[in-house]
Amino acid sequence: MSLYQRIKEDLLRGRFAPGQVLKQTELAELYDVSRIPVRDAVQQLKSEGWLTGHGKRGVAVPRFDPLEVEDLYLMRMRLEPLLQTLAAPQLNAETLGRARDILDRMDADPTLPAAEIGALNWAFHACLYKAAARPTLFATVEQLHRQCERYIGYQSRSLDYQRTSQREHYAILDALQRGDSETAASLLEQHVAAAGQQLAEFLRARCD
Amino acid sequence: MSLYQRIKEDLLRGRFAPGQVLKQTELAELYDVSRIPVRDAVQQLKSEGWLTGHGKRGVAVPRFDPLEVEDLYLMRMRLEPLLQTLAAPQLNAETLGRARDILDRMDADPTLPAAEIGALNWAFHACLYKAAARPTLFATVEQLHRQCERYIGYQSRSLDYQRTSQREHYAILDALQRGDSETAASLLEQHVAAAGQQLAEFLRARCD
DNA sequence: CCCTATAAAAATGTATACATTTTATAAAAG
DNA sequence: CTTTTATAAAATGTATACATTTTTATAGGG
Repeated sequence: MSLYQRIKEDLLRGRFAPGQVLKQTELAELYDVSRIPVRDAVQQLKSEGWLTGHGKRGVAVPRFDPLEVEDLYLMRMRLEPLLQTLAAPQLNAETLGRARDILDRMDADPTLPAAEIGALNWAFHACLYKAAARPTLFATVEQLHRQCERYIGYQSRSLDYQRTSQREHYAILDALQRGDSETAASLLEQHVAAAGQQLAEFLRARCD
Repeated sequence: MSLYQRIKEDLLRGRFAPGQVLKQTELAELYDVSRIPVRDAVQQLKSEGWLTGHGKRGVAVPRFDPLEVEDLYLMRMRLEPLLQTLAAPQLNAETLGRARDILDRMDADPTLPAAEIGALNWAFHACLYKAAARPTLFATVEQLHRQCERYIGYQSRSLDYQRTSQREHYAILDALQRGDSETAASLLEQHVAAAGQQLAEFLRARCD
């Protein structure tokens, strides 16, 4: 497992307090490597929002920022329906089948850990998005999703919301299957919006 | 000047052929530094689209890809009007004045080099966007703009298009000044679309 | 008592050296 | 002659050592 992944895991699990300043030396000692790989990992983490520059020296663990979440979901609301619409004409039975399999897998086991749910959730959408064959647009959407991961983290979604979310997933898939990409796009926009609101609520309750 | 900037400059000026594979060792020798700073610069350049991974080893100078341009401008068309709309209520006379100054400066000297024109063009929009005080959204828009830079490069805009572009800039600014942010957003969307089409045309003429 | 300037300490940036991994080359077997 | 495998070469990853920059602590002057 790469150092990048190890640090990200620890950030996700809240091993480092928000606001905490991390020095290259500390991290190198902590993970028992030299500062060179630390530099690489830190730079990548910075570019993905897991760490933020802290003046001229060092990096800091970013605090949870409701405004950042709002921005991320506003952008996803505009870009994801676009990407899905571009993908719609390219969807074939095989791709649609794989997407449905993912949804079924999420429903199959109600004890799935939050991290797994999150991974499957993205796998479903990504499966559809990839069909568009638009690497640049996909890369940006994926990056936005990664930035959201920091907030979603180990949030245990309520079973209630999970049911709603799955209903929306199936509705989107059904619309795509019958070739109604406009409806699918509009459903997706609402779906992203709802996810954003759900997350904002969770953050308010947690950070108040 | 940082190594990152130096390499970017050389990529912009076409010193490296598209498709060419660059080795850390080569770059280190070429710029007369060790491989450590090369690694840092290359990683950053990769994250901004100036270089692309080349399998497991080395990085390559990306070829010009019309589809990438289309994606970038599609995204900008959706995100920039959003950001400008969020900024609109926060705009004061001082900010609007600075924006107008930038436009006037672009008009003042018709012999301005292409790079300067591009910088002022972004300065105008960024000046308005910053007023929104939405760092995350701004950062993404800025990154998209940076990715476009590779294509805009040293494209010498036709004076004809430059005049059209300036007319659109003033129209946007006027709409904002009279508080009509909806019109301003719609003008901006068209403005970005026009810039994208202009660039696509330029690439068609240059590449095939 | 506060401010400034200077020196010490700490953190980051970079070079060199070494280790590991990948790719290319060449030899041998089919 | 082609394919496979073993060896060599090359490129990247990482550790250590050194240089530079920034921060902090301290002493002196106002």
